[in-house]
Amino acid sequence: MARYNAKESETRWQSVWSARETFRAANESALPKSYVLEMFPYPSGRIHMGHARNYTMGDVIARFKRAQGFNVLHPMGWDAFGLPAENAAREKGVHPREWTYANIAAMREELKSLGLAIDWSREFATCDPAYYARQQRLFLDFFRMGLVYRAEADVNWDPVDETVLANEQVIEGRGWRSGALVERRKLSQWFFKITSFADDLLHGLDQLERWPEKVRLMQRNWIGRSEGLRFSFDLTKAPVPSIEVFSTRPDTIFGASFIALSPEHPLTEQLASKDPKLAQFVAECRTGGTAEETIETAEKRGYDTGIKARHPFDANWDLPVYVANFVLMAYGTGAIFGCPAHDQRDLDFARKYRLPVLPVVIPEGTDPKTFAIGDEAYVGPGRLANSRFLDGLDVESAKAEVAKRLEAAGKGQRTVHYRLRDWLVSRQRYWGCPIPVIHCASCGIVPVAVENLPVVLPDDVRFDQPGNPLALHPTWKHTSCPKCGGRATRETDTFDTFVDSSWYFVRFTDSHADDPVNRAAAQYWMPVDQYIGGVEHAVLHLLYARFFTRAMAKAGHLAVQEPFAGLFTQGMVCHETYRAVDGGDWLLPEEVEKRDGGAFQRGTDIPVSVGPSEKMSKSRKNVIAPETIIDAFGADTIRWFMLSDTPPERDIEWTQEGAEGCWRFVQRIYRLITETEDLPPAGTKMPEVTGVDLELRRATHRAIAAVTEDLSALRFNRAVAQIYTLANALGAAGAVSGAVRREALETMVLLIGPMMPHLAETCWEALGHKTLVAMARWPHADPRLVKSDTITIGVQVNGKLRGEIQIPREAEEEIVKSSALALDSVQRALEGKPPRRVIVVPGRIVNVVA
RNA sequence: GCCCCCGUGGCGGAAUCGGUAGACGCGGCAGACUCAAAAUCUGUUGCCUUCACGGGCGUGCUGGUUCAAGUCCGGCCGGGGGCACCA
Repeated sequence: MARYNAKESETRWQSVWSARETFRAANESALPKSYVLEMFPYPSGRIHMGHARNYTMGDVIARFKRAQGFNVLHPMGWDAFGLPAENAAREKGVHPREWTYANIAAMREELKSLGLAIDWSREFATCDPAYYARQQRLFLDFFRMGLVYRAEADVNWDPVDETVLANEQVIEGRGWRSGALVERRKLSQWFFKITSFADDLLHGLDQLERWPEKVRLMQRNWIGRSEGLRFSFDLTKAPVPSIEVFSTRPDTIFGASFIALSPEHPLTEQLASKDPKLAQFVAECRTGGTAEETIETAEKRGYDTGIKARHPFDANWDLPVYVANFVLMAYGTGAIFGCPAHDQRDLDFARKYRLPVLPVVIPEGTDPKTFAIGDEAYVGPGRLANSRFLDGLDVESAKAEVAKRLEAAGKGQRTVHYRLRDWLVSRQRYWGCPIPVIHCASCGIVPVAVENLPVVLPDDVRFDQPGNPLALHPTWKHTSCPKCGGRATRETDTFDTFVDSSWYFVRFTDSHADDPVNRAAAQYWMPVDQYIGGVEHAVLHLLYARFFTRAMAKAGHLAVQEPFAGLFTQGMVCHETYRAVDGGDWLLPEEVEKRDGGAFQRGTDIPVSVGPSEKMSKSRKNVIAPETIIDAFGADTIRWFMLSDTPPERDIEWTQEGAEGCWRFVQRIYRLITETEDLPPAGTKMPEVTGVDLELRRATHRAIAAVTEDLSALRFNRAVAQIYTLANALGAAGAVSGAVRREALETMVLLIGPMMPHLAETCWEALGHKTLVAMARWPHADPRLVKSDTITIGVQVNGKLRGEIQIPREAEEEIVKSSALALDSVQRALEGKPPRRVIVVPGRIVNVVA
């Protein structure tokens, strides 16, 4: 019996697709378009199982869409700037450029061996000068539009990677790449004004119906819109006349018992310059920084400045002004009024410094006289009390009343605040896109002239000393000012690599265009119809890309506001972990052998302790290289595994047994096709059929309908199950006519086409076709064959299943009722009593109520 | 602490609208083929009970709505994720 030779078949079809440019996408077509994209990879050198899963899913969609008659764009490129290249340069002495392009070459071959339906003619790497030159052009546009600025700010400094980070890149106080505790530093840095789109980015989420709700929620929380009132307190014994605060609870103004300033507040700094004790307090607050332990202990501390603030509604009511460690300069105005009864932090603070705690919002149905605050602030709804003109109002009305009065008095203004901060984009690293500006002593910051772009990275840099290699380069930064012609220096910071990935999907629409964007091509392809990637980018890449798209639209490059109409976030690939003994060294899966219900080190009797399934990682050694699976079983097996069993959004566990099962199915399909004798030639007309023929035809068309529906909804695991069901039906079918068997087999091949494309081509050829499955149209389900004429429905007595009946699909209710009641099991359950009621749900169930 | 999601056989999971729970796969068991093994094929596989027919139980726990609940509602328990002094 001939076995399917995956290796030979896969190499062969890959070269056929390549030679015929099967997957090359045209930028104009009479067909409807579909842009399918997976998040492009960082060229680490090797593809891992996560890549295999991600790109398989995208490939299935791309091939499915193509079969359904869409003009499909499915490109690939490389997110190629970034620190690993510099680290490799330091460790191995290889230039980041060489290292990166060698990795790209290796990974390209591995990706190609997966048989992806990609238009490789559009490939580029973000470190290609041709790409980053256009990015610099976009920067100049943004600069002109006022979307870029340079400012001194408290920023996150990663001491290991020796660069600053954006807020989104600090996870639990640590750098997203290095894992190092982030320090706060005051530095002059470049920012993109993402906050000017805050409201738009927030509201745009409502329209993204094909995004996971989870991601939209994470972005909503990250943008963090809150409505409140900004108003001022007059000060006495102070160097400034008043202090402005922001509050979302102005209704609690009569419960105020103190004012608190951030340690970084300008007034604090002014006071500290004359008050050494305060200066020391501020210094103590600063040392804590964002370090983990400080946040966890989170003790509220304050310093009484001696200044008094006058209550805005009572000239005789003075509040103490503190500097407090829990007030953030970066949010609101950097100053608050504290209302201990209705804010937990304020309450902790007030208890410590023995400040009054006066409840002013009383829960409905509670007596204001007996309502007291213990250790917990009351933050729920209720009616105002102890609040003069606000007494009796609900919280919302009271907020409005306070706002109205303070606005009328010219002391306050309703405002909206966002948690979102501007995107810090400068990095003190070499291997990134140079920021195209020049610093001139007399003209200040001057953008590089368009005709002088690109600002190209120098090749001759040294990595044998700490710091930014660009800044340390002896000559590169020296240039002349475009404005005055005098001596000037180049900016030595480069862009955050998230800038590179914020518009690559637009560049794919015409990756050879002279302008950053070929408007016509972008107009045709954008937005991406289906984007696929990891959920870890929910508030990083996916937020930045939404901002960039808006900024590019504003600059006239694009007509769309949202880059990704559909988003899918796939789960991770996991594997069991192995250790030599409990707590011992980690072992690679290939070092472990399973037999007799136990696990042992390969070739020995030394037992291995098996740990839980975790995300594949080098540190746990629980990795399987896709390459080894492709070598052993072929790409179709790994693809089939990635689509089977586990829903795509969940984590999938890689198992050897599962992979072998997939391989067996590949062989089974091949046998089903090649061991069938006496098939009529392709294109034979289907006769009218009955009996077993009709049953197989029904199974075939039910499979078409089900797989079509499941693939459309990205339910790959269910589509896989439907194909198994069809294979089972084919295997079980007895003496069916040749035409019927051919239809079933051809359908099977077309249905697996997007998932196991090489096997499909081989089978298609074996069935006598001269065409490619990759070019074939998706099969059409005949609705008359999808639904059968007779159906089986359950019969319940008092909600308990007692039997089932077979009835014509369109049977009259009375007939259904009587055949249900005629069942022995029903009569037994009724114990001779007449039924009180019989509920017939057509096509579903009969329930007899006794 | 706040917000969100998820709990179904030995395992991954299916059940789209409240209507026959466990499709499909993995694993297990039994058999066929074989000198034997691999491969392949067939049957079987939620739990308890029964010689059998059958009966009982069953979707984390608990209460409710309904003719009918894995699905809807309330309370709890467990797991995962996001944010974390955001005023």
